Amino acid sequence: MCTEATLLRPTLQQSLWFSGLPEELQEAIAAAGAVKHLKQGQYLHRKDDKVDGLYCLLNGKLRVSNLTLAGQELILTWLQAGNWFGEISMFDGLPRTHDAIAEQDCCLLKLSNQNFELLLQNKPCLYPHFIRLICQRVRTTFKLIDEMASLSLKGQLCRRLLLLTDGLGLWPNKQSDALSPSYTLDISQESLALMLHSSRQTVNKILQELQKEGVLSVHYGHITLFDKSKLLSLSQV
Amino acid sequence: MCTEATLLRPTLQQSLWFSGLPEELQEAIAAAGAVKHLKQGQYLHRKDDKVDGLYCLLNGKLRVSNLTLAGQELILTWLQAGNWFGEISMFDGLPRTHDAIAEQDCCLLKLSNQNFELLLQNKPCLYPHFIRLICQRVRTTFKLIDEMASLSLKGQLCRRLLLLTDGLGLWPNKQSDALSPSYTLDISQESLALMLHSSRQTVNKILQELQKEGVLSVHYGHITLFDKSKLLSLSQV
DNA sequence: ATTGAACTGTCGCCAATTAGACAATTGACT
DNA sequence: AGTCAATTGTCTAATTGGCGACAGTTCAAT
Repeated sequence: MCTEATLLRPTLQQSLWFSGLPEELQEAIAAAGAVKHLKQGQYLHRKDDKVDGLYCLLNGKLRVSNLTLAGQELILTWLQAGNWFGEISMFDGLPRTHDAIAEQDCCLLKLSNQNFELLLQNKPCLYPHFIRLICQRVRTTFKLIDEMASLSLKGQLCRRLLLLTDGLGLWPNKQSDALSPSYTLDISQESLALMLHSSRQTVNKILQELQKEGVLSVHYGHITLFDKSKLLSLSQV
Repeated sequence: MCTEATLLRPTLQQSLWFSGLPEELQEAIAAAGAVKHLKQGQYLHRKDDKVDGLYCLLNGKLRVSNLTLAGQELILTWLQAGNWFGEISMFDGLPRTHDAIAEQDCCLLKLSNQNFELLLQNKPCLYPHFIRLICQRVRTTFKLIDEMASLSLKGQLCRRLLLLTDGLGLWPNKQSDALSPSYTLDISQESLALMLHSSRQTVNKILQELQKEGVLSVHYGHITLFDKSKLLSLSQV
C-alpha cells in the first residue's frame, strides 16, 4: 500500500521535523529513499550491528530496546508512522545503539548509506536540519534521565503513558464523544514493566490504583486512558 | 594564565574532538572565541536560560546538574579542561538543559552566538564535525540510561568512578610506581550520592565494601582508586 | 592551640519493590 | 464448543535502600 508514491508523502508529512523542511528538501529526501517491508517479529537491526541506512517508519509499529547484562529486555520506546530514526549511527559511522524489532508488520522508507551520502553532498543545507533532529534526541534523552531519577514509579508510569499517546500510537476512540476523548494503548502490563525496568506485579498494582481514581481502565492487552490532565499532574510526583 | 594565547592551544588540544580537527578549523574556532573567567560558586548558566554561547572549559572544574521537582540537586557530571559543552542549545536555539556551576575558579573559551554563526558561515565544513560531537553526547546519554536501569547501585557507583577518572578529573599519583598506578578523585560521598540519586549513607556503605575488597581507599574529601580492572568488572553487576 | 563547619562511619526503623506462586480471565485457533 | 497460550489479579516473604540520628574525624581559619 505505502509503496505507492501517492501515499508516501502524506505519511512523511506526519513527522513534525519533515513537514517543517522546505519543499525542495522534502522532495530530495523522499527521492533518495526506497520502501522496505518487515514481517512481525523480524529484527530491522540489532545493537552493535554496523550501520546500513537511515529510516522513516511509514506503517506498523517498531519496538526499540536493549538487553541488560542479565539478559532482560529493556524497552526504550515504540516508534510509529512518521518517526525517523537511525541517524546517530548514520552520522558517526559507529554501530547501532539499540535493537529494533517489528511488533507488527512494518513498512519503512530506507535511505541507504550511499544514497544518504549523495543526498548530503547535493544538499548540504540539510546539515542544520539534521542537527535539529539529533538535538531533539538529546533533549528527549536528558528528560528521560531526569524522570528516571526524580519521579516515583507511579509518576514515571503516568508520564510514559502520556508519551505513548502523544508521541506514538495514539488513536482517538471512535465511540468517544467530544467532551471526554479517550485513547486506547495496545500494550501489555509486562511490556510496560520492561519499559520502566520494573516488575509486572508492581505495574499492575499502580494501574489498579489509577483505575480506582478514574484515570484509566485496564483490559486484556490494552489500556484505555480517560483523564489526560490528571495523568499529567500525576506525572509530576 | 590561560589568557595567554600560547597556553590556549595546548589546552584545547586535550579534547579528542578538537585535536582531530584539521589545523585550519582549529585555528578558526580558537580565533572566534574569547576567554572568560568564573569564580568558584558562580553559575555559568542555569537550566532554561536562553543560550548565550558555546564553551570549552580551559581550567578549573564545572558541575553540571539539574534540580528535581523536590528541589534536590541531581548531578549529571563534572567537566574538566578540554571539555566542550553547550552545543545543543547553540544549534537548536532552545534553552539550556542543565545548570552549570563553577566548583573551582574556572577559565573558559566562549564563542558568542554571533561569532558562532559567523564561524559556521565561513566554515560550513564544520557541520559534520559538530554533528559528531553531538552524536557522542547522545551515545553517552543512552549508555547512562542503560546503566541506571540495569546495574545495581554498587555497579553504578563503580562505573561512575571509572568515568570520573577516565573522562574527567584524572591524575596519576606522583608517588605511585608504574606497576600499580593509583588515581585520586576529589569528591565527597555526598556528591557521589547526588550523582547516583542515592543517599550518602548507602554510598558510604558501598565504599566501605570496596575498601575492604582492596579496590580503593576512602579519605576525607577524596577517594583513591587502586584497582581499575576490578572496578571495571564490578561495573557489570 | 581552639573553634567550627564539613565530612565520614554506623545504627535501626520503615517504605517501596522484587520474585515466586497460583488462580482466574481473555482471546485466538481449531 | 474446546483447547491453549498469553495476560491479569493478588497473595506472601525477602531484599533493597532511604532517612533520621548521632558520634567521631578532618581541615582550615582565627
